[in-house]
Amino acid sequence: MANANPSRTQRPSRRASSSAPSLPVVSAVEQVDTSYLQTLLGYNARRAALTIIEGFLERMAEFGLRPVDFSVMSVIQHNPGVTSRQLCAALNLLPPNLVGLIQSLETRGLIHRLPHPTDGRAVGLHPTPEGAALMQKAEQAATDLEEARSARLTAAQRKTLLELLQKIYL
Amino acid sequence: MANANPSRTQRPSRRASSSAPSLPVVSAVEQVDTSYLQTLLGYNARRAALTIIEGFLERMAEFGLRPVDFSVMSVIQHNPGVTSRQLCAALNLLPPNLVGLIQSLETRGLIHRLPHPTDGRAVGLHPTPEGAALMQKAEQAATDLEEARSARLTAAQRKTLLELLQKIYL
DNA sequence: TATTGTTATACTCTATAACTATA
DNA sequence: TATAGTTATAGAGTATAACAATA
Repeated sequence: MANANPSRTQRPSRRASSSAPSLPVVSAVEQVDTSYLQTLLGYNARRAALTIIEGFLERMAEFGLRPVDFSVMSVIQHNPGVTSRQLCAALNLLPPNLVGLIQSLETRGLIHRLPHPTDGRAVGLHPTPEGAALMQKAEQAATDLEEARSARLTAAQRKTLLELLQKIYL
Repeated sequence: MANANPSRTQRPSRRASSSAPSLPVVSAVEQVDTSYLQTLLGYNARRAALTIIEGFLERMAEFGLRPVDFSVMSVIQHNPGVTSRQLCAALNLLPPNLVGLIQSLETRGLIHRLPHPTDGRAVGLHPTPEGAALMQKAEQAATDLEEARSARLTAAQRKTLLELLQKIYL
């Protein structure tokens, strides 16, 4: 695939005495062509993810939850007693980056940490009533946001998109 | 959607004399349930993007190009004379973050900066022969990587995925 | 010996405000 | 007055190495 954007703005640049007029050294671009990048899954997935997350950030500010906070709280909500290690494996996070996040959630009273029933090294993470109530609202808001975000997709297209994305990372 | 993961490891915890045995306070999670998160476009798009980019980083290390470097060079390659401002708009980057990147590409001899033909404030970015040659190889490698990455997708599914992602961010 | 959770730390990425030169 | 490019800087996100406690 060669340069697919031949439309340039060119100054008249009347050169003096040239039977075969040489091309101008400099040229300007009228419309930027990104058609090559648009053939790449990585580029499109990244752009789409960032666009969605942008709206997510605004909507979730009310709950004080950034994307990773949200996903961590959601997993704890649906898996009370889950350990940090399990969270890392499920969400592809690194343990050191989870420590401060967990502490913050505990300080806010959204979760509490209880000893693991069988493994003395591990700690089970449980939602507090406040945390559970917050997540019920937050997940509803996230689901509402999904519908707004995918307004340009049919329900079937949205389902297809989810399935195809999961084929990539699962 | 309530808790869809009832499978817990529970210690027998034989309580003393209780006709209605109370549930254990602590419980462990056997398998982490992420089914709610998997209904969200943002979560899936982000996970997929990060998975793809992980492979991209490894493959492109040979060319010394990170994802943003690659996309910037690709746009310059296909749009010689493009300005920083146009790059920012096309790739959703912020001007201050592009400055160091452009300088680095110029220092490496991959691009050169020429005065804009009509706007004295702007600078046109052009690939050097070395930059153009590098990008020809890098884009071929990226395209090869795409095929490997989407091995679990049919050609039609891959096309569908690209189109649906573009409906999200374009 | 391997694993869970933690600390310290470094590096990258992204975002904001303010300045200059030109349109 | 508005725009292109730049500088300085702050903040968030992500990465590795090493340690204590427990399996």
